[in-house]
Amino acid sequence: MTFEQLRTFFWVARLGGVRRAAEQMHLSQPAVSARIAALETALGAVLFERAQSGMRLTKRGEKLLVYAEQIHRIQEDIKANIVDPAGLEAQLRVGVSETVVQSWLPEFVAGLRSEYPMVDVEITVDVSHNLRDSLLNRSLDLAILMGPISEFSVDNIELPAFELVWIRSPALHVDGDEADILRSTPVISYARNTRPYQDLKTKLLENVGSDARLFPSSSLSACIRMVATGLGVGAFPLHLIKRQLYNGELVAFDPGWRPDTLRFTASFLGEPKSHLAESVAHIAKDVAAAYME
Amino acid sequence: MTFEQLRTFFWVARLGGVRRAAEQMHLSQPAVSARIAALETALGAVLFERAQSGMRLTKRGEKLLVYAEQIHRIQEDIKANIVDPAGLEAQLRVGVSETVVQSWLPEFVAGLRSEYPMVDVEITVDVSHNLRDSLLNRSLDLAILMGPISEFSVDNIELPAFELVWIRSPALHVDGDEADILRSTPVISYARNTRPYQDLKTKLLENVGSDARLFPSSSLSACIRMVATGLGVGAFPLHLIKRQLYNGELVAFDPGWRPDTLRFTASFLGEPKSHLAESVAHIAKDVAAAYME
DNA sequence: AGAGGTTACGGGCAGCGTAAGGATC
DNA sequence: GATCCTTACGCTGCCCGTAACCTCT
Repeated sequence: MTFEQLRTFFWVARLGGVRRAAEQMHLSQPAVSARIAALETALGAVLFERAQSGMRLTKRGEKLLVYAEQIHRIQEDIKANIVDPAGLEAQLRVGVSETVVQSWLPEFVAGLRSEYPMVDVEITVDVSHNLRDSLLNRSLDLAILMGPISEFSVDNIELPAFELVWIRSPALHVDGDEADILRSTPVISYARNTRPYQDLKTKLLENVGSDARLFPSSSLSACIRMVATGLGVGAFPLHLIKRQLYNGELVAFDPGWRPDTLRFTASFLGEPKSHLAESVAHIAKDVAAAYME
Repeated sequence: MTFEQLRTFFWVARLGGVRRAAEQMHLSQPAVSARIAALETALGAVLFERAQSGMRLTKRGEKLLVYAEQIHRIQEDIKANIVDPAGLEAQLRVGVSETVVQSWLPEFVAGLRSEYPMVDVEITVDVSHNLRDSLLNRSLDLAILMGPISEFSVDNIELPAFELVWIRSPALHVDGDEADILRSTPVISYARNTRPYQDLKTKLLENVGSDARLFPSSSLSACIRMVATGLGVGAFPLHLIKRQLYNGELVAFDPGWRPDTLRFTASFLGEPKSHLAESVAHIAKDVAAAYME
């Protein structure tokens, strides 16, 4: 009898079939079958009735399920109370969206490396939508994105939000009302398949009308540089453009409205729970809070 | 983390050293070392302080020990409540003494085979002294012998006792008192390194004096046949010679005293507990009781 | 030197995935 | 035939034992 056999037994019992358990556990179906067979041999007892509709627990199986759950709980306790994430030679696949890359990512990685030197970190940058898919896909352990992810299986830690401000090149010629800039000048924005893009599009239509032109770009720093060179204007996180505002490369303006503040979360799967991911999510929160002052 | 790792951890903690745990678990010392190292890696935590005198638990180790014991208890519960010995393809090495061979062994084996058809049974015949050693040695799983075995690690199930009666050949010429037979005729007995031999020797010296001659033989059936042919007399279990008494091949006599009744037990190791051995011990008890009527 | 534990290395076996094989509706 | 689960089989990787090594008394 092994822990893996018991865990497999648990999923087959809960999902009522080898096939479904195999899918849940990311194993081939014969592998699950073999584990159950091995467990039944080890205990010398038949645990399931094989029906056409799947597997149904026998009386012995019902009793074993209780023990399997007890053992699972103790394992969780061990993971929570004994395991030291700092000592684990784990790998952690972190996905971040570009806003984070351009703001507190370096500090975050530094904090992560100093807290968990043994952990092998792999950073992926993508738009929030893809990060969400990857997380649910289990190809990421932690995603820092515009959240939260509304799935029962995901835990979300809220991070400090980014307030957006309208910026333009100081060289840009302005006639009369600042609100008219948006009519006369293209608006450079986040990539098309992002929440800020959609928000901006809606709000532009509402506040400016169909005259407004929207130029999305997948590179945030490219956006800002384009704004600085006068190719257009845009609304970007204040913290990312502080330097340029200070030294005059960019100037803020106010057309009378703003896109929504960008809300970020650090999100990770709750089942199976990764205490490492959870802890790193809190590092992200602390680092981000410090970055925002 | 595996059950084996936890069990190994438990023994190293309890015995305070890799070497002692390896001995207890019948493993090589590096194997135990490797299991502990693997567990520590899996948990990312140091569980032992390596001192010259052996291994001492760290704080984390102390906490883990509690969980390990809980898991061990649940495993025991599973073994007791779920495992079906009849379904186990186990092997069972049974040692029996010759008195049993000559009495209810066939019925016992038949009962065992019908109750546990999947179990691979191996029968060894030897004197009780050697059976005891083999059991403590773990080269037997169950021993049916003149017991009990007074070791804390052994469980003993008491079996029906064999009453001994004095027998002789009907052809043997008897002068006067039957008690004098023992003075004039050799006494044929169980083998030298057995309890009945020692008992008989003591009692003969006490009741008959140094004139008495004792001829031990390691074959019980040989003893009885020798008595039947008049080579000597002897005290043997009543149940083994009923047939010969009935058809006149042998006759009982009474010198006024008897050797001790032979007390048998079915004995097996309590740690690790084999529910199969325990259950088979009870089969032996039932079969023996039926044999004795 | 001796009693402790760890590292190195070759071999055997357990357990995986792919592919084919029943059974039952 | 569709939908289950099991069997067959080759392969990889883990884990054991032997042997050599390290460290402290």
